[in-house]
Amino acid sequence: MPDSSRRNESSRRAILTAAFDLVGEIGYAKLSIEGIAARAGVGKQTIYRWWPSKGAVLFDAFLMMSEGEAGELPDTGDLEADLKAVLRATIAELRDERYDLPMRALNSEMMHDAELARTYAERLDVPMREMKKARLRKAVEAGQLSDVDLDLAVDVIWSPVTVRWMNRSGPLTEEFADTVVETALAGLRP
Amino acid sequence: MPDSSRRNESSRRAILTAAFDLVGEIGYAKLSIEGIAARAGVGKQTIYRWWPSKGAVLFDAFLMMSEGEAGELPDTGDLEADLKAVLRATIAELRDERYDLPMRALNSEMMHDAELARTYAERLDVPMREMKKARLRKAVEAGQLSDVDLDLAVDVIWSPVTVRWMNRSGPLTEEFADTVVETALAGLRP
Amino acid sequence: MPDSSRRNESSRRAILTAAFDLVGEIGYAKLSIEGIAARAGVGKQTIYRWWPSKGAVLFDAFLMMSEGEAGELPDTGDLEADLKAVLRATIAELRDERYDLPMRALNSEMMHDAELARTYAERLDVPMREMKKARLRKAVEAGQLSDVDLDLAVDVIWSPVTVRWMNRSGPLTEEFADTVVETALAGLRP
Amino acid sequence: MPDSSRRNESSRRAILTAAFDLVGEIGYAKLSIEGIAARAGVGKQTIYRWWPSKGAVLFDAFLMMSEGEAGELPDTGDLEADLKAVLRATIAELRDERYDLPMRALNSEMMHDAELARTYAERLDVPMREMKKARLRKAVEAGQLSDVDLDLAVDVIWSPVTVRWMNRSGPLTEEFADTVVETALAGLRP
DNA sequence: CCATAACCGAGACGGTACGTCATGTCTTCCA
DNA sequence: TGGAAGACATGACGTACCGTCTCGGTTATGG
Repeated sequence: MPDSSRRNESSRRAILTAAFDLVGEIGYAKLSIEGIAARAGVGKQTIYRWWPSKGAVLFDAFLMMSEGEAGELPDTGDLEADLKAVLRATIAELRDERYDLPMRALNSEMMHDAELARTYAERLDVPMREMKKARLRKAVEAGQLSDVDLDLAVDVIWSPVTVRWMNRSGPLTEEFADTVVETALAGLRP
Repeated sequence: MPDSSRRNESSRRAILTAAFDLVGEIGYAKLSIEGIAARAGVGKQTIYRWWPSKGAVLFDAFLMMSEGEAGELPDTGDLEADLKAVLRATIAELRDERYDLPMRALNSEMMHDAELARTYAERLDVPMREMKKARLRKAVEAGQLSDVDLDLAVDVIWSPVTVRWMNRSGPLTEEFADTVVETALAGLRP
Repeated sequence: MPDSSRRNESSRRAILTAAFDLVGEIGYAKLSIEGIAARAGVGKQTIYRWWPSKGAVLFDAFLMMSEGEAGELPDTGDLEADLKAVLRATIAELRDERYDLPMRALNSEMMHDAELARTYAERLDVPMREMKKARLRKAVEAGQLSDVDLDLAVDVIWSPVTVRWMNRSGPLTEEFADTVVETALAGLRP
Repeated sequence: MPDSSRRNESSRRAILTAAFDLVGEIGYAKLSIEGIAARAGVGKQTIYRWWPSKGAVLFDAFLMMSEGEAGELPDTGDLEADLKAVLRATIAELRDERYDLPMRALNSEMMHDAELARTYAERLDVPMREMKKARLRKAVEAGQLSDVDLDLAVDVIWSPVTVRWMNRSGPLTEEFADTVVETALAGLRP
């Protein structure tokens, strides 16, 4: 097993940057370890030494890119407005090619790689979800939300956007974001 | 371009069956055109002649397998109970390895292949969605549902399960199905 | 197993020519299958499909180059003069870089590859040896040579040159050729 | 350049022993510097510091193994018998796998590495050849041998065995040794 | 009698080549 | 002519070594 204290940090960064950029440029299907190594000016073995799979490289690339990204969700006191703002921002990001392609690549890979999915959940999904739950918890305390399971609440609010993005099953508009929030909060019953 | 009237139907079926079975056995990553051809006892060219991509083969395999599957959703008059039954059935299917792996393969492929996603939407998603909307429309007519956009309603009810399946972000239990239906119908507000 | 009736003859020739030329240019140590394939404008698999080893390619390259080369050794009636002429010609060839390097490569490979050595013996050495023996046989019939085992006679006459070439254990001059022939014929005893 | 006074003798011996043993076990083709270093429990750099090439290591391994081996060839007064005994011993050694493989490796390497061949000639071949010439010289003095160039005599006597070993062009039997000696001494002419 | 310079083990690094596998195209031969 | 068979050029796979390099640690003088 490799001795990580001897690891060359600049190679690591070059690999992750190359991977992220290449996925955006040529797409996941054409992404190859050889391509990443060549672009990063690195031997293939240096990739194989430190990552078990292409997906793992991509995941670390994501981690690096989103490093120190978020802190917490906005809280203006108006829950509905805050959620709409966040969902609109998410949609804007998903419509940006620079994020869309790499995210599709990562999600696609997670689809068959359970281990990668687990790591993703732990390192990226859980922190994000905690932020979301924190905002909802404040709403519960303020009496603006019923005392449901917060994980479920997060699922109900964010899933429709995720699915529409993944499957391209409809247009990803800001109106969609707004209506989803309204419906999730109010429910479908009259 | 090939003349489909001369097409050998038994080769077509052998290819689709082989593709579906192989995805279940060895997973999508290791699935190859050569493997499908060998398993189907068919020349590679016969695959390349009739399908533009591996994803397209997989998709047709799906179509064949789900041929004449559904008609309509149950309607006992109790909307909540009916939706719970349907979602529980969906979950049961998603937990069955024989469906899980091929579905993951197809969804993963759709993630980067917009054309495939379009075809999927048209041939599989829209019909399914129409069934769901038909059931909801009856509920609206019965005054059990407010007069929201039915596509949105379908999204809100079915997306949480889809996302949890795709990302393995939590356990896919029947309780989850039930709670999602209850919450979607009632809303999050107190 | 490959079907040799479908074999592409022009690829075969390109590979053998490339192998022979490359060995002369860059030497055996730096000769690689990839290099041969690239130079020949051929896929690596096409080499691996038809030859079991680098040595086998080299050997076939030799066969092609020396195709239809010899018929028989000169016979002027003067055995000693004829043998000297043949050995001098051999030495001239061995001093020519274009033959020296590839021959060294082949001989070196034969050194550890018994199978290759067997093939070489059968296809190149035996025919050559038969030519030599034919000339010696005529000398025996003419009473110019004692009735020894002809294989042994060939060994005694040709080996000293071979060893000196292989091991560079001394200068490969025409004088050497002459003296070897004289000594072999006359013997070492006074 | 390295200071040989500080050289670690035990590492040197471990490397040479490992090299010699490995060549016997896995053959020259699969012999690697990494393998030698690992087997010897030594860093790769320690090999690169002291030897310019794999062949040089192998050569030193030979030197170490054959250290203090010979003194002189037997002299019973009967030249023919003595030469037969020596050649039979040589053949026995060449048929011993423990010597055959490493020797083939070394000879093969010398074939393309002129520098190595020069060193070999100087350090191993010349001493051996001197021993042989010394014995022949005594025979000349005793009037048992004509006054030919002794190097030539050595070539004529020993080369046939060497070539037959290298090229596997025939069986390496004791009869062969005997007949070669008889023929070389007596000559081919009736 | 320590300081300092070397050797040493270990092993990461940028590379090259390996031998295998799959791609998508093309050709041959059969029904 | 559609289809089974499979050779072909291409290119990525993951592995093995190459020869260089840097890292601590350990001798082993020489000031």
